[in-house]
Amino acid sequence: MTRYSKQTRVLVAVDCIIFGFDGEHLKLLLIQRGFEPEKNKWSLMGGFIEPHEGPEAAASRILKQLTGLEGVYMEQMHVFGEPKRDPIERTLSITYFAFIDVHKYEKQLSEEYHAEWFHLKDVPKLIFDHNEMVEMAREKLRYKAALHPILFELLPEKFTIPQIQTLYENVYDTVLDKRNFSRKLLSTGLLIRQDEKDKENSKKGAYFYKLDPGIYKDKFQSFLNFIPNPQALSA
Amino acid sequence: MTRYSKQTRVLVAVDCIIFGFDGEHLKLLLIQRGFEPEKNKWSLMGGFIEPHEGPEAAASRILKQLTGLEGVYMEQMHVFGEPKRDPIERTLSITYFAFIDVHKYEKQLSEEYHAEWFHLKDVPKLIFDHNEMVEMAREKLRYKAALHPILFELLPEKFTIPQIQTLYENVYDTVLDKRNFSRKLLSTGLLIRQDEKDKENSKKGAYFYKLDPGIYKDKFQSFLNFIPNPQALSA
DNA sequence: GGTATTCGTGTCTAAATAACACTTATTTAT
DNA sequence: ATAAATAAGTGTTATTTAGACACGAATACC
Repeated sequence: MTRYSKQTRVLVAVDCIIFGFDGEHLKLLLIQRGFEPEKNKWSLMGGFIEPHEGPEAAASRILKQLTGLEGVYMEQMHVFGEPKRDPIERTLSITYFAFIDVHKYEKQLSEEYHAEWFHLKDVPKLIFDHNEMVEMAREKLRYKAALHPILFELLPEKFTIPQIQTLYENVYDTVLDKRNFSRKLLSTGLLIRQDEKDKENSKKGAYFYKLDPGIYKDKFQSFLNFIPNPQALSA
Repeated sequence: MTRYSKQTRVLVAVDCIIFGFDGEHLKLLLIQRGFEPEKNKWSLMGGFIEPHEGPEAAASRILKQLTGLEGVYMEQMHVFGEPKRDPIERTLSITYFAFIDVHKYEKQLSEEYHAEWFHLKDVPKLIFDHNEMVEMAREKLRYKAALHPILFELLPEKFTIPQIQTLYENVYDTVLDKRNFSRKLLSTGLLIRQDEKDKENSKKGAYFYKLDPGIYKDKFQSFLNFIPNPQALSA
C-alpha cells in the first residue's frame, strides 16, 4: 500500500499577513498579484507549498522572497479551506502572520512584486478571502499584544519608550497615559536603557532601550490572571 | 485556465483532540485506528476532508461519527504538515480541539471505533505526530481556560461550584482556595443558582448552577489586562 | 533670554488579589 | 438521641496592582 487511493488531493498555499510599523502607523504589506486569476489585484503575499517543505518553511521562504529577511517573527494563524474559496481549483490556505522592522526590508524586492505598505484603515479590496484573513490577523495581533510583548518585533533593535507607546496606541486605537505606560513597561524588566538618546523626534531626546534577550525569552509567555501561578503557559 | 497545473496536490485530514471531564479527571478520547498503516495503534479520531466540505464541517462530521454529538464546542488549533509525517503519502492534518460532556456521548459508537478515555497522565504512544498534537492541545487548553470561561463546555448543563473547582484543579494540577475561587467565579455574573442541590457528592449537598447564556456569550472574550479597556478582542 | 516642545518622573486613591478559619447541613455510627 | 465525620458555604484583612492626575528638565529655535 503506497497511497490512500480513494481520497481527493488538494492544493495547499501559504499566505502571509505582514505587519510593519513606520514610527507613525501600523501597516500591512500587500502585493499586486502577478498571475491569473485575479492578476493585478491586491493580495497577500503567498505561494504554493513545495513537495519537500513543511508549512513553516514555506512561509519563511515566501517572506524572504518578498522582504529579503530571514528569522522574522512569524506565527501560524489559521487555515482557510472552504471548497470554493479559490474559483479555479480547491486550494487550502495556511495563513501566517509576521512582524517585520520596516527599515530592514529591501525595497527593490518589493518593486518586483509591486508591493506596497497600506495603512490598516485603507486596506483595499483583496482577492478571495484575503480581507477576512487580514481582519483575523488584526484581531489576533490585538489579542496577543495585550498579553505578550510581541510588538517589540516590529521595532528596530534600539527604540524609545515614546515609540513603543505610539505603537500600542496605534494597535489599540486609543490614547495611553505615558506615566502609567512607562511604569508598567519598565516593571517587566524587559528593557535595558542605553546611554544614547534619540534626538530625531524631540528636542530633549528620548533614551534608547534594548530588549534584555534572556528576560524577553522568559517573559514571552507571562502575564495573565485567573489562575494564581499560571507558570508554563504557551500560545 | 482551470487548474494551477504545475503544483503538487496533497491529502488533507482533520484530527480531533477530544477532551472530557468525568467529575474526577480531565480525559482524552482516543481510538484504535481501524486501517493501515498503523492499524490497531492508538490514535486521535480523524478522517480525510471530503470534496465538498470545509475543514470545520469535516471536524463536525468526524466528531459526530465518534460521539453522536452535534454542536460541540470546537476550535481550530494548528496545521501539521511536515512532508514525512505520514509515511505512506504526504498528508496535511488540520487539528481541532473539542470539549464534550462525557455523560452525553453515545457509548455504542465508541465501541465501534474501539474508543477509550485516557487520563492525561496515561496517554499511550500514538501514531505519527499525534502525541505532539495532544501536547499542544493541552497547552492551548490551559492557556485559554486561564482567560476565558471555556471549561464550562466540559460540564453538564447543571453543575456545582465544587465540581468546577475540581476541574480547574485538574487542568492546572494545583490546589485552589475555595473561598477565593467561588468569589471570583460568582463575581463574573455567569452563574445562576438553582434551588436544587447535588446530594451525590456530599452530605450537605452543593447548589446546582446554570450558565446565564447571555452573559456567557458576552463575557466569553473578556478578562485580560495590559491595555486599560481591551474591548472587542477575540481569539 | 524667552518660548515652545517633548521627555521623564511621583503621589494618591480605588480596586483586585491572596491569605486565612469558622459555622452549617447532613449522614452515619454509637 | 447524641456525637462524630464530612463537605459546603461564607467574611475579613493585608498586600499588591491599576488608574487618575501635574509638574520640572532638557534642548532647539527664535
